[in-house]
Amino acid sequence: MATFCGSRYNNNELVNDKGIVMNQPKMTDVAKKAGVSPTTVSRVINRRGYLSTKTINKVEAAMRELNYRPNMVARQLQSQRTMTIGILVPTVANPFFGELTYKLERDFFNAGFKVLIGNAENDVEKERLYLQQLLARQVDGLVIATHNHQQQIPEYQNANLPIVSIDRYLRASIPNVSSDNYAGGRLATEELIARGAKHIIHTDSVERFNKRDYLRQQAYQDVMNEHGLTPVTYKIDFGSQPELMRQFFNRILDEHPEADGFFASNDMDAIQLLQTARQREIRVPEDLQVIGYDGVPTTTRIVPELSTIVQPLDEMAKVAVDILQREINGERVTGSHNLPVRLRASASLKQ
Amino acid sequence: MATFCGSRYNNNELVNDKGIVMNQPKMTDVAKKAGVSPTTVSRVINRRGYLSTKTINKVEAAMRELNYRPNMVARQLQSQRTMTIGILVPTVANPFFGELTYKLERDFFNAGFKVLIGNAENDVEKERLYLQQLLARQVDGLVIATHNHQQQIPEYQNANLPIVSIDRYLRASIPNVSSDNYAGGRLATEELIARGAKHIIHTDSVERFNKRDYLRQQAYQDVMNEHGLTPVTYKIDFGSQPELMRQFFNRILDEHPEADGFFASNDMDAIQLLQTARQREIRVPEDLQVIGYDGVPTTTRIVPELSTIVQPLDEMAKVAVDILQREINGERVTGSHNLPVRLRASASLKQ
DNA sequence: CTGAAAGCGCTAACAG
DNA sequence: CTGTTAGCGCTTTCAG
Repeated sequence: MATFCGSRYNNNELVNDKGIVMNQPKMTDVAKKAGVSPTTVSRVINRRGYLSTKTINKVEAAMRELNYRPNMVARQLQSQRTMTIGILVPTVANPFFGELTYKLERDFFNAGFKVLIGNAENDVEKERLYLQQLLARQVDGLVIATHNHQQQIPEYQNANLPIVSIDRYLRASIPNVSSDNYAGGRLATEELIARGAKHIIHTDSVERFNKRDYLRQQAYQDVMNEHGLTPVTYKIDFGSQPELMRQFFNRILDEHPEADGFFASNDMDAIQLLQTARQREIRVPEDLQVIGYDGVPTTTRIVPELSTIVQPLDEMAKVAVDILQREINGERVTGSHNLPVRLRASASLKQ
Repeated sequence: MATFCGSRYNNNELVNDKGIVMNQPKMTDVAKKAGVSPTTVSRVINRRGYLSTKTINKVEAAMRELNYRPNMVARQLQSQRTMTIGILVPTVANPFFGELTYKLERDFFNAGFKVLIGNAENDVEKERLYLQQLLARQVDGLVIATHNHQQQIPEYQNANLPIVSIDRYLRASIPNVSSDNYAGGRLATEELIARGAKHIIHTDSVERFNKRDYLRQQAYQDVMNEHGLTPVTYKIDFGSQPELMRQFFNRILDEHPEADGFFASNDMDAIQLLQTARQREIRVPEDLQVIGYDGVPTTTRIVPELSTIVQPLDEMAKVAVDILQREINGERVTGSHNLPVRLRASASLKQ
């Protein structure tokens, strides 16, 4: 009996130890070897219909002997389902999206789906290319967590495919999963005030096409106003080049020596500020209290002293997966699904 | 003319504004609308053979009108290629693998491939499940960057598919891409010694099935011995729970008050040590110099003061993608491809 | 320059 | 309990 150990692939052919070329076995090969029809083999594989134990054994032996693996592509063409989901993120190299992707993939895997990943890199054209590919019946559904301007991507308007977006509006009929950005902004600001901060600076990355950061900023301003304090927001409108970041935060601290509180719209910015503060020998939290945003486990492990608003990534993934499955099953789902955030208070805040 | 804006999907059907049910258009629909044969439509799509401009225009108009997208699955069945690569990592939530996955996906995308991702989570059974799926002609090739024991995964032995592994031995006929772990271990230790450290501790995560860390450790021990110094290696044989880590590093520093140098086999451990040192008011680098390993950009941005051995992830991804493409094209590739590492010296080392 | 027919590997429908 | 037939949507002969 030929063994496939040490076999080599060569395009679509198998070369066994004796150098005999043989194609990848298909169902008819198994059927022939087991002395049954292809249909029977299919039935054994899918455990459908009534089958005699003898047939099952014969077929399974033949499959094992041939090292047979059903061709998923053929099955997909027949069933009109790929059991595959496409996920579009800016980049999995970013810990936030790495964590999100991990959790999405995990939950989809448990639900029987595979995951195609696309790093759109804040590049509208790349996002369009991915979409065009994925819309070609390659996937049963789509999770969109990128941050490009959807207006420039017409594919979203006539995408005939279940989609769920994360923290982003695409179009009215596409459901969205977010965490409660307004509540997060309020929580951060209120905590700083409750701990005695009066001169609180807020930084925000520019995401023109996303209400997300706007809501965090809006909440910050509302709370400041409610307390008779003056809101000061700085927009980060450059990338995240360390040198520019350093200059930026130094400028803020130069312009606001009175600052005793700081709320950054994401943890990376908050961490950058902590570094700047340390260099300037500003004591945290005594002189300056700091809250970031996101609370990704990896980041928290590296910088445990940073207080932050934690987004419920676990729940967000679960809800997104659930919504997409319902859409795939023909259910109509729309609207925004807002999940609660929580504060992780640590050493960058006073007791 | 029917427009698909606002259309809903419902299994495989399109429902247009007027509520009329219509299937996803296929090639025959386009052919009918354009008054040509399916073959001609195929030719237009693939720009194959001689075509009159008139025909091309007719067909393209029909495709646009119907919002036609070729069914990739059918095309894959026919061409026997999926143009898809499977990537298996422990988890993209880990910045190292997030970065690696990002770069692999980017390079594969540029080469015309899509990427299926699997987070095997150090779970042998999960890795096997992924493999079984991916081997079913779902992908044209596989990148394996997990760390499970390959002995427990027989699928690798008779996998009839192009594979490249990253930093891991799978079997003699499967090419491997690594960075030079031995050189990295040497470099780290030598730099510490050159800067005056005499009592250098080394920590290493337990990866029994991988020579990787063993090589780093081996190099450390060799260099120490060459310099007449006593090597001290601690194995981290628990997960990475912060509380255990804290205790662990405290214990090391308790047991070795004389320590003036520290080489951790990965940056997360090194960062944990930096935290412990700060809590114990041990000055870095004056009292204790520290070098980590990996040098992922994200980590470096968050903890710029950490010196580290930088793995050339960019190059590793490029080489892996190149090797896999060559394998896919029928070329036989084997052996270990070792890429050079470099030191990133920062504040955790003396000038 | 264009079309008809066969087939990629599988499964569903229908027959026995 | 098992087999025959047709077809998923595309591309590739081979004819014209």
